[in-house]
Amino acid sequence: MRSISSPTRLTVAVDLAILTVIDGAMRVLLLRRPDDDVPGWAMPGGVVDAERGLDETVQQVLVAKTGVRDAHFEQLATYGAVNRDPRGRVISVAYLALCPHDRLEGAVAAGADQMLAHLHTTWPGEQGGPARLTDAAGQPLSMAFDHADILGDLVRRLRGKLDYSLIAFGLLHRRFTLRDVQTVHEAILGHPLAKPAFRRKLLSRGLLKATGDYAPAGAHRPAELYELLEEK
Amino acid sequence: MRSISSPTRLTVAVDLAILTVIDGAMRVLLLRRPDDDVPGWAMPGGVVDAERGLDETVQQVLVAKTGVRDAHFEQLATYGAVNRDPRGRVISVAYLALCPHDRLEGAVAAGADQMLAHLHTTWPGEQGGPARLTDAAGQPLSMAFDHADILGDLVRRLRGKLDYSLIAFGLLHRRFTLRDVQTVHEAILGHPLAKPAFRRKLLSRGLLKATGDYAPAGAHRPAELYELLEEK
DNA sequence: CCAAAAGTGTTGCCGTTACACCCATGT
DNA sequence: ACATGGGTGTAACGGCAACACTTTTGG
Repeated sequence: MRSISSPTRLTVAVDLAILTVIDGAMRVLLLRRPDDDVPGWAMPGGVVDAERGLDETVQQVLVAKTGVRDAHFEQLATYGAVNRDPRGRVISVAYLALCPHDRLEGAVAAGADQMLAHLHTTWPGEQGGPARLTDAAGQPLSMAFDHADILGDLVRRLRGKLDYSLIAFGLLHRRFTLRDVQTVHEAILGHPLAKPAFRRKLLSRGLLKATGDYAPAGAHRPAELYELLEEK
Repeated sequence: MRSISSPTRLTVAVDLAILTVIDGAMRVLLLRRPDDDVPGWAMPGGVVDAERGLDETVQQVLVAKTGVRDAHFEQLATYGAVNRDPRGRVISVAYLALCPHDRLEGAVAAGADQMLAHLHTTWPGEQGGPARLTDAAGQPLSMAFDHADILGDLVRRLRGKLDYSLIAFGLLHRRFTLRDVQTVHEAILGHPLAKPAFRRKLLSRGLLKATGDYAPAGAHRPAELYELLEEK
């Protein structure tokens, strides 16, 4: 029964997987806890207080940790195992937040206490298992709590939603080339895609609008810039 | 920040959408609160205490409300709007539990305080909006909290996972006919499916094993019984 | 003229759909 | 015999993958 008279009360936190794609690889913002109370790297998070909704708390953490205001985010799942936090019982609602890489690189500096870690997945498709995190040099990072498992779930969710939702576009700017979209898809799926097929499937979804402008290119033909056409 | 020293603590509950399919229609177990503190019908739920994990709490509620021990369940999403419960702040982790209809009909009796309500969805596919709940006579039920919204999300999730997961089989017995599976799919999707196509797609997934036994039938050819072949 | 990446056309395969048909059973 | 629902065959359609090809730029 849900008796409010003498309820058990628990600490509820949100944990954010702030994700981006840099040079065709997934990256996620990790922090090392300032007062080394729990060893290892962890996703940024914050406790949910009585006056704030979940989304509001997420927004607040996002701005505090990255300065980014308008990132797209969505809920992933909630983790409530009794011993997931060695310091005490914490129910954690995990969120995914997406951001183009330069927005993040401007706001967070890699250092001893924070970094944009590389997020690898050994398994293909939507199989199980935790994610593997490494630093810029490719050295494995030891993760606090169950955060490696959460990040594994995250990648599976991303892969599943990739081609029927708009998540991929959360990792891009307002205007982008078709190649940019393909790079993001390949980074998330972990394998290369055929260019003509990808192109046609993407355009056939009827989501994009050609702008007529072209991205400045190097020694090759410039690519046309597209936008999401927003239908309300 | 996640300070454990003086944390805000909140009431955390699990709410269960205990779902079944009866006569080709989705049904969900709803309760009317005994001490009419909140008007309307609600999903069964329970407060999460300090010693129990989320899944454990779900299992406990499930057995308490239905007597069913081995139902398949999975997490849906977490709802934490500040005013979703008029009595105070409650974070609610919604779960989906699946059960063959006769297991439920045996354990719960329709009455003034509990019923297997009809779950309708006006919208097709995976569009938005709350679910519509009615009683056996087709009269709309007024729902407590945000439970109509949660049940809307539930149906969308079910529809999305229907043909790449095993959820449909949670609504069936160990042995079933192909027609049974089709009925479940049609109930969830809300529209009829072509028999030959459904049959072939289902068998081509390579999940089923023909038993060689046949279901007792009426005035027509008996249908073969199939089982899930469990691959570990 | 060459390299590099954008972008298109063509072909063949394969899964799905629609429709017609056969099979087994009770009345 | 026939009504009823289980189960199968077949041909047309449409989407997708592979591959070869053309286009546009900088050097």
